[in-house]
Amino acid sequence: MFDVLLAHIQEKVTLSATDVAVLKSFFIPKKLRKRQYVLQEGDVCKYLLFVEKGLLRMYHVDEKGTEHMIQFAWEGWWMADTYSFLSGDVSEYNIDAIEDAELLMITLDNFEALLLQVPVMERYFRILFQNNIISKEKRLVNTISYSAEEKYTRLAATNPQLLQRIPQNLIASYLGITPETLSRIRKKLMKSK
Amino acid sequence: MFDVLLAHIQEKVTLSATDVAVLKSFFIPKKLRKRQYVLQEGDVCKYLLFVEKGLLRMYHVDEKGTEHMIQFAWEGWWMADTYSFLSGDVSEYNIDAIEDAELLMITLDNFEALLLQVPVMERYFRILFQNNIISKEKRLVNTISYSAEEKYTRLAATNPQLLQRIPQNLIASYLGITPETLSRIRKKLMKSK
DNA sequence: TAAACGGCTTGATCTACATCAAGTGTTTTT
DNA sequence: AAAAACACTTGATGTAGATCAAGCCGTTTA
Repeated sequence: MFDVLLAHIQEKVTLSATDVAVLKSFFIPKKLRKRQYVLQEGDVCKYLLFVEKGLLRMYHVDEKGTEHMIQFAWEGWWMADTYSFLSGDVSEYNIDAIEDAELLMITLDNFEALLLQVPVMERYFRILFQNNIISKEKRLVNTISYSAEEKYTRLAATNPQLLQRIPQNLIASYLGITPETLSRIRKKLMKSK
Repeated sequence: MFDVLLAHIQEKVTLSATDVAVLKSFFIPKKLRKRQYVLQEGDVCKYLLFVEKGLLRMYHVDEKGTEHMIQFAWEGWWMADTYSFLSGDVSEYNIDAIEDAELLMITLDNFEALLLQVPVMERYFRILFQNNIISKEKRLVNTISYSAEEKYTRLAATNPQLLQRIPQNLIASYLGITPETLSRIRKKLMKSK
């Protein structure tokens, strides 16, 4: 159950046997069916989630009812509405499962206790958050600097796994374009090679 | 020279007198004229910057030569191309001064040394990066979920200081729209109230 | 095993915003 | 103090991508 999480942490910092025991004690395991929510708009994001297995998405729904994908997370990824989780304010986002999933969840209180009791976790999360900032910055630059077709080809070049595992309509939403436009772009790219 | 930085850190964590001395020893002060570069596309981002005074911008230039604002930073803000700074790869971004500025700069080696010698700084940067993630997430959601006019009114509501201090054409670029469109939006909003 | 639904495609039409261009006031440079 | 460069505006025109609509599988669901 903790295999993926412990491997992920030990790539970045060293944990003692007691660290591992303490760490395990703070997490709640949870299984999810496809389409099941972990967080719904209007609720507070009570947990920081780690995906041991499966695939989640976080998305925002605008006034017209259109979904906008914020992030995907599969094995080895963390997910939460960071703002809601840390502030305790209600979330404007939704998180649900695209594939059946197994999660490890930690509350804010336990997260803070973990950082105090296992100080190397400060370093682990600092590094994790650094990497998160880098990928968010890249995503933003792609979103504001390129055309629909360029955005797609750049995603295909840098994140091919995403295209294999995630339905096209969700990819379209992630890129900020309609499924129709993505379909046409792909058709055009198929022809040209 | 260190007033703003120390105040900023001590809002989040407690520093001893020796911590403060060590910390100061790791930073290089630098003064910048308006329009002066701190980072140019093609160079490595050698420093993590803290703005003691003045105003900087980080931006990306696409193939057509159009600038896309990634971030602004004034008194009390950190700035760097996080990816280039941490990886040592060349940067695709530019950082320069919109107003004359006074900076405190730290190299990656010194940044890492600082984290080891003053361990509470791990916590400080973890918190800082958390907040950075939150604001980047909000920015992304605004960028992909709303029309040009909505993006502008939302920015005006949440970051009015930005509109007062930063030229309109840079605001337009930050919102991912043209200066002409922003000008028309503002005209329309003026009328309607 | 029939029916309902979800994901993808293709075509016709529409529109928000970009682009191009020209003019005005203001700041910077020489 | 003149000239050049910059920031902003306004108008005319163009277009990438959205929207609307219909049809085609493949897969859940009853």
